[in-house]
Amino acid sequence: MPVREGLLSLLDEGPSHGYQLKTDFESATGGVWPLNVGQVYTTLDRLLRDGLVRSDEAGSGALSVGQRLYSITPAGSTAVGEWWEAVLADEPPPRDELMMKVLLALEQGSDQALVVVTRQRTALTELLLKRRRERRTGDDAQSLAGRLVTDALLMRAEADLRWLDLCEARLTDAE
Amino acid sequence: MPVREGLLSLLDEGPSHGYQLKTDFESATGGVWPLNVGQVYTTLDRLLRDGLVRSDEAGSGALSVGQRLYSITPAGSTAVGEWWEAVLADEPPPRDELMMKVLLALEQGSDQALVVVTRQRTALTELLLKRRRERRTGDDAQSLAGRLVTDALLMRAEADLRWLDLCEARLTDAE
DNA sequence: CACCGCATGTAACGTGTTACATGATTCA
DNA sequence: TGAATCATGTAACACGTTACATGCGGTG
Repeated sequence: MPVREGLLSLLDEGPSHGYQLKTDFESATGGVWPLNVGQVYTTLDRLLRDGLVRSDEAGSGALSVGQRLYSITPAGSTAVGEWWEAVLADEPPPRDELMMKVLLALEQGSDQALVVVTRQRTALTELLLKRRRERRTGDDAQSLAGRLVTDALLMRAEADLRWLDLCEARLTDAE
Repeated sequence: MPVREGLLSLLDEGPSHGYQLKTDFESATGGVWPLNVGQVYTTLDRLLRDGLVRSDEAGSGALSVGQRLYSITPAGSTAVGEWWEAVLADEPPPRDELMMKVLLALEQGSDQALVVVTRQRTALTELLLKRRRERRTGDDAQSLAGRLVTDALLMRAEADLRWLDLCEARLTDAE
């Protein structure tokens, strides 16, 4: 879902063409989420199909041959507006791989769960250190977006780590 | 990805049939992730196709007519083992909708970003309170899995909230 | 009997993802 | 000239998701 809405929101700032959208998307997300160009075009096709985007043929103006300019339609603008306003659904919480792994391991016995928890925690601890280093070093050079992304990943990693600790406590209690 | 691996890991405990797998999957995850039965069968088909699972026709034994028994193959067991050992990839971090929304809003101006951040935080705060209540009330009745899920969702929500606070601070600083 | 839970599956669709093919422009 | 980047697109596939159709069995 995010790619679709992402492109739409970028087009809401003004018309653009496919390749530019790829670049914009990546820079907007601080470069952490590379986006295959092909996907931009397939997604644009779907947006065209749904009437949220309009495509102007090249020809007059500053466009080179073979260039297409995509613009958002009123329906598209509405959709973006609704997306901004929508709050994230809590009801079926997003399926998370870490959670699933631990829960399914638990299904096979608390010893297996403990093994998995321990292994994941080791990896996560390293990752956390790495990210903290990254934050300290590259702070000034990064864009605001880049800094926010770093923060988010850090918060997430810390939360996961805290959860794994809790898991271990509960698992050892249960034994 | 999780559904596939989930069913496979359940089958690693012993043969089962489709409907049972649905039930097991849901109980293993504390009931927060409902799973459409149809998806179990489509996923099982894909596992069959990949040779990770074998399907025994009904007939002899305790099976009623129309029942199929699915068992894991050696290749399947290997795959599950590798899944347990694998640590989560950090390199392209999972695309997160909350993050994307804020980052794309930022692309449209820090005022728009602030609006989005505020709205999401309001909703998240309510959600957090709701989850804390849930945890306090239903603690004894819940299974270990259920408790772990509650914990995880709570840690996540807290992390997101912390991040939103950070966002607001950075955004107001930047103005 | 009618309904509900168990049980199996198919068809269709949506998004994300990759690999591949093609050509224009720019610059060393 | 040759390589890199800009630019467009197609084909194929993976997974998740839903809606739908079918039938058996037990219980009120």
